[in-house]
Amino acid sequence: MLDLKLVQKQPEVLAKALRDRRSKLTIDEFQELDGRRRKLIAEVETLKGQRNKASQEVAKLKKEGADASALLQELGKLSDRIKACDAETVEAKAKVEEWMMGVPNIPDASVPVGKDETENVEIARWGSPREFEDEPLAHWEVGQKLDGALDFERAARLAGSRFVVSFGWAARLDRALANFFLDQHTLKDGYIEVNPPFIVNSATMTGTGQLPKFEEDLFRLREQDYYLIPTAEVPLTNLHAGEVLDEADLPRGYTAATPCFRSEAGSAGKDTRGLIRMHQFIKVEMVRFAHPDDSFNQLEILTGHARALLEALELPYRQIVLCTGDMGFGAVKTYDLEVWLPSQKTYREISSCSNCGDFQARRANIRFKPKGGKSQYVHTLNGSGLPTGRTIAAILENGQQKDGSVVLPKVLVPYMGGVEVLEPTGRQF
RNA sequence: GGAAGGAUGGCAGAGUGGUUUAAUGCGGCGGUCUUGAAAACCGUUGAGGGUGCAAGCCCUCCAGGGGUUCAAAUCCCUUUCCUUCCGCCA
Repeated sequence: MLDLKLVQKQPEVLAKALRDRRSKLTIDEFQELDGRRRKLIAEVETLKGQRNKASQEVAKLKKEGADASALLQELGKLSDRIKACDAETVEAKAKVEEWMMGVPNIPDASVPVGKDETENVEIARWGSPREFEDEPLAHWEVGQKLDGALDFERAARLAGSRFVVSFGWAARLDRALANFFLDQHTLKDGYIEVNPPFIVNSATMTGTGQLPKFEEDLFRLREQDYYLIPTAEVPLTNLHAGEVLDEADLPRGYTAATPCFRSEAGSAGKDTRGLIRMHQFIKVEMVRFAHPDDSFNQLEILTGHARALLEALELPYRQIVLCTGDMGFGAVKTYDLEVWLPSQKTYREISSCSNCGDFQARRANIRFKPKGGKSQYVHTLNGSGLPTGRTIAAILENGQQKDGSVVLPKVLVPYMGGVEVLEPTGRQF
C-alpha cells in the first residue's frame, strides 16, 4: 500500500505511475472517495466531541446528586445521530482503503518506461551458449531419455496437467539443488534458514500483496481462511508483521526452500510442456529487510546472490531490468535473471529480484526504530534463488550430450552422491 | 474433541461503568552531577486520523468483530490466538 499522505499531497506522482504501469485506475476516483471520507470524519468527530463533553457533565451532576434526566434525553438523540453518521464514515473509509489496496507501487525513477515485456532492458550477460552439432533436445525429451525420470503422464493421472512426478536422479537433483542453494545462502551469503508454514491466512496474503487483488492466482483451501503459498516470499516477508525491529537488525535476510503453489489462471496454452510452468514446484527464496536508505544497494546484493548460483552452475544467463508495464504489483524495481534454454534458443526467466520499498511493510506493518527517532517502515526485498524445476530444465538442456547423457555442473557432484554424469540405464522408471 | 484461565504501550504489569488526558516499573531519549564514565537524581517518552500557515484544538485505538448504555479497557455475545488440565492420535 502507498502512503496516503503522498497520494493526497502529490497526486501527480501517482498519476504518472499509473500511466507508466498501464493501469486502468485514475486519481480522480481517489480524490472523490477521499473527499467524502474527510467530510464525514469532520462531521462525526464534531458530534463525538459534543457527546464527550455532555457525558462529563452527566457524571458531574450524578456525583452531586442532581437531576440529569433532561440532559440524558438530549444525549440519547445525539447518540443516535452519531451512530448513523459513524456507519457512513466507516463505509467511506472502507472505500478509500479498498482503493488504496488495489493501487500498485510507484516505480523507481531508474526503471525504464515501457508497455510490456518487449520493452524490458538487458543490462548484463554472463557465459556463452554452447554450440550444438545437432538440434538440442527440450529438457522433457532429455528427461525422457534418462529412464523416463520426469513423468508427466503419471502426474496427470494423479493430479492433472502442470504437475510432474520425478523419479530417481531427477528427484535427487531437486533435493540436491535445494540443498546447494540453501548452503550458499546460509554459509556464504549470511541468510537465516527458515522452515515456514506452506499454508497461510488471508491477512498474511494481504501483507505481501497477493490479496485482495490476485485471489484467482492462488489455491485456497475449501471454505477456510487458508491459502497455499505461491512463494516463500509470503511467509518470510510476513515473519515480522506487526513488529518493530531494532535498527541494528537491518539488513536482515531469510531463506527457505518451500513448495510453491500457483493456479496459473490466465496462462492457458503457455509452456504446456515440461517443467517451466507448474502448479507446484520447489523454490528457494531469499527475503531481505532493509533500511530505507539502503534498499537499492540491497537489491544489487540480493540479485548478486542469485547470479552467483547460476554462475556456480555454469549456466549462461542475462540480467534484465523490468520496464514499468511489466513489473509486479508491489515492486519499486525488479531485475529478472533469464537462463539460456538451447532448445528454445532464448533466455527464460529463472529468478525475479525485487525491491518493494515500504509497500509491503506498510500493509504488514513492519517497522524499525532508529536510535532516538520515530519508528518507520522498513523496506522489503525478495528474490528467487532459485526454483529447482526451471534450474533442472536448464541443467538438462545445457548439459545434454549426443549419447543421451547429461554432464552435471561440478558444484552439484557432492550433492548428487559423487555422480558427475547422468546416464541412461536402459530401464524405465 | 471437552474444561478452565488469559490477551492492556518497545517490554513487564495495575486497572470490575463516569477526574483514566491508562497507574507503576523496565527500556529509550534529554539533563544535573563527573576529568570522563557508571551509579544516583530530575525531566521526558505509544500509534493512527481530522482541522489549521502555525502554535494548538479535536477524534479514535486496551487481540479482531458485534452488542448493552447517555457513557465501556471494565458488562454481554462471538472469532482468533496463547496457557493449563482431560481425552484421542502420530
